[in-house]
Amino acid sequence: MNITKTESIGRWISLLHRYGNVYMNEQLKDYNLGAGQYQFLAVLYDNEGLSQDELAHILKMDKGTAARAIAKLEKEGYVERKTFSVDKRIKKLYLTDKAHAFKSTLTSILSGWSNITTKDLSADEQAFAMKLLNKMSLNAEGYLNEMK
Amino acid sequence: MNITKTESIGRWISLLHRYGNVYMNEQLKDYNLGAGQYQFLAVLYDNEGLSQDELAHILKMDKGTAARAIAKLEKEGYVERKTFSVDKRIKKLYLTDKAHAFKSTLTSILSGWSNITTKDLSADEQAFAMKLLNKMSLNAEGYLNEMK
DNA sequence: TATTATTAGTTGCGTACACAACTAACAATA
DNA sequence: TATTGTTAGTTGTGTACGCAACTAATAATA
Repeated sequence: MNITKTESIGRWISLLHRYGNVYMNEQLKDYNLGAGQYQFLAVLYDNEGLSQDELAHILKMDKGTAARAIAKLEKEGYVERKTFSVDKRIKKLYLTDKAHAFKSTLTSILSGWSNITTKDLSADEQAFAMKLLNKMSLNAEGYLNEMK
Repeated sequence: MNITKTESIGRWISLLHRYGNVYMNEQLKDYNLGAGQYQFLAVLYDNEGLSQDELAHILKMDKGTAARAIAKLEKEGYVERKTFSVDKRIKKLYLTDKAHAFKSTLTSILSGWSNITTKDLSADEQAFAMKLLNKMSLNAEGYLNEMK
């Protein structure tokens, strides 16, 4: 029995993730950002005012990872953390002008990678790939959430 | 324009990779292995006698990463490195009895994750997902190789 | 209202990786 | 054959994570 067969999906996921990070690091270098930050920024573009915990939850990332990613985004001037008197634990996240100005750049970078990886897929295949990956993610989430 | 749309494939890839690692770490814990080693072992099951460089090349991993992963596999008694007099730089990799005995376990662990993530996909959908991910990986590879 | 959870965020630690600089061994060319 | 590449493997460094322990702040309950 050939073990590689069973492993192949995982292998491709791993490769796409690692190569995607290499690409993003390269593309984001000039903006003082890395592969570890852009996802948080991307979510904020569509949902300004989220807390760190909400952000981490949306991305299914550890809150420690979120804390450090956002600290970096703040340090580089992309986000601001604001505490309101309602609940002083919560730090709501807001985008700076620099971040707003950067949005179209990030969008092109992201669609650049998307175009590279799906370049020979038809529109139907792309849509189907998205559907399948979405399902697989939900299955993975569901399984690990049950574990806790 | 919604940036999340452009980013969604990458986000799912990232999630599947991270959650896959969590799963593998959990499953491999009792065998003193982690998510960083099993891929190398899996390739060796089908190709005993490869060099580190060949292994790294097959997995599209950095040779430094390969060196450390294999060092760990050796330390835990899964592989042996043998140098032959033909070319003293090359260390050919061989599986130990412990590794052979572990093969079926690793196979179940891997198919376990595969079953979890694709649990509600039909056989056709699974085959199609594999085809698409394979294509995307090749595209990613092709792009990054051109860059050098 | 005093005590006992729960929650948001921070930080230390360990692992997985890429990149780059290095060494030793081998190959190619002058 | 002396010199000048390559190549296989190692190791240092930095980043991206998850996990767990911790601190405030808030909520729930006795």
